[in-house]
Amino acid sequence: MLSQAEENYLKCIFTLSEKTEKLVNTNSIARALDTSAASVTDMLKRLSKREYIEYRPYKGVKLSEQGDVIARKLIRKHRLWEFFLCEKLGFSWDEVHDIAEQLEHIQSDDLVERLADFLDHPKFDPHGDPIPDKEGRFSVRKQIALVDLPVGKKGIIIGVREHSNDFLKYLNQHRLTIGVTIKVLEYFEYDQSLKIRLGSGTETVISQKVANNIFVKN
Amino acid sequence: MLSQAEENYLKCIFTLSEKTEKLVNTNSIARALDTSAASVTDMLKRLSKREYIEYRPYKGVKLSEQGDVIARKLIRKHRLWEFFLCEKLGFSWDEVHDIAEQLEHIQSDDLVERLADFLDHPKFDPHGDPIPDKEGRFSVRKQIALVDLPVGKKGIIIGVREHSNDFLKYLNQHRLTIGVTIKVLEYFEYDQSLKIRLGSGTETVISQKVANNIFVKN
DNA sequence: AAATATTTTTAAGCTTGTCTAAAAATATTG
DNA sequence: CAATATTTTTAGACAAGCTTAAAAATATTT
Repeated sequence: MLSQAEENYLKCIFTLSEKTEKLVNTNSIARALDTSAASVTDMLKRLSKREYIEYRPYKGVKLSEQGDVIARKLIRKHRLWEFFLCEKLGFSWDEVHDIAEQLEHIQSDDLVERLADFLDHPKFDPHGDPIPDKEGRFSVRKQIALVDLPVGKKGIIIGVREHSNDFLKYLNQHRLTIGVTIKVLEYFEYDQSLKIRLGSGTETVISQKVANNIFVKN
Repeated sequence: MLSQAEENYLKCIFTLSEKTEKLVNTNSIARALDTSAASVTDMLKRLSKREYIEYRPYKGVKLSEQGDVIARKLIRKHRLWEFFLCEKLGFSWDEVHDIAEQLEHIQSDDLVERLADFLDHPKFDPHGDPIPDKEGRFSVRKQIALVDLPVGKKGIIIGVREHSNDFLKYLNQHRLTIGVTIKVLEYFEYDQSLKIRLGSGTETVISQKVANNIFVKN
């Protein structure tokens, strides 16, 4: 059995290696988990001895097959709970992360599957991130950043790239939530900002930064 | 913030002092938490320093006002989650304890209240134990042990005295679950066993031990 | 009330997970 | 390619929570 700390390391390594494809280095883990590099090295040695990871000192680390399975389960649990919190308990998407971070450590395979049943096996969480199925497989779907949607075209918000609280709150305030239709009205060369119209008819201007962090489908 | 271990101690002291009314002693805590008396003393000193309990060495311990509030919250959370697991996810009452034991440590006041809302503020958990309200107050109701129900009388199962896995499984197997109507048909002086008829029409004989651990209302 | 038994506490030590400071390895740059 | 900078690891220390063994306090018996 893994401790919560150990589970957090595995999940962290999974998400970091998703982005880079290469070995994950000590410092990036330390940064992500807000801890010291020394603590990370310590933990990597322990996880390596128990064969959850493949660790090469000074080089970096990646998950073993065993570790990968565990990480995917954790992500499955996290995102299922997020879905539950939003859909059933009425939380907004910027409130659920910290609670799901705790709930993902609850140990019971039966619970996860019953929860998934209860929720009708959702494929995506409230942020539009895919929920791995029982076997750890992620759904994929065509999505483009809003910033790449041509002027005049319409799209529907289906996810976000950033998950920071500040960004999610910003989106909430501007009613830029999952499922909302957006039409790009104008592109301002000067600062790369976009004028958009929402399904509700509201028009706003959003910065390039924001547009880059929103995923839409046509 | 309290650790899970600290929370477990407070809950344990609460339930033990419920029964005895007097100071709770070290050994009984050790027995209940399946740990050593030395560990308990250790923890009592720490909890005392932080004023969650009133601890008199060699004499015993009781919860402070602060500790009492926390213990009641934990019990509230535990029983709400048990209710959720049975009512919404379809677990049977003998499967939920261990999972609820984990879920009770999730930290979020908002979550508890939303969960209670979602479940329609149940007053009793799947074992018939009262769920404290937001202010920590327990509902009380008239209940008698099945063993005290006179021959010829009917009662409805509303709770259990024992919570062991074995007992709950026994009850499940005999369809002796919450809400079931029971009529006492015969009392056998010899071994104090009871012949009963369930609402479904089934007739069985149950031991005195079992009858003593089932609560009914008339 | 003295002897014995039980309960509780203290002492010393272990693991987990963290920290800081220093040393070692690797990368970058002039 | 040697000097410098960065990254990583090692070393030593600490708190929490547990263990066992021994000492101290309290309870029970005779």
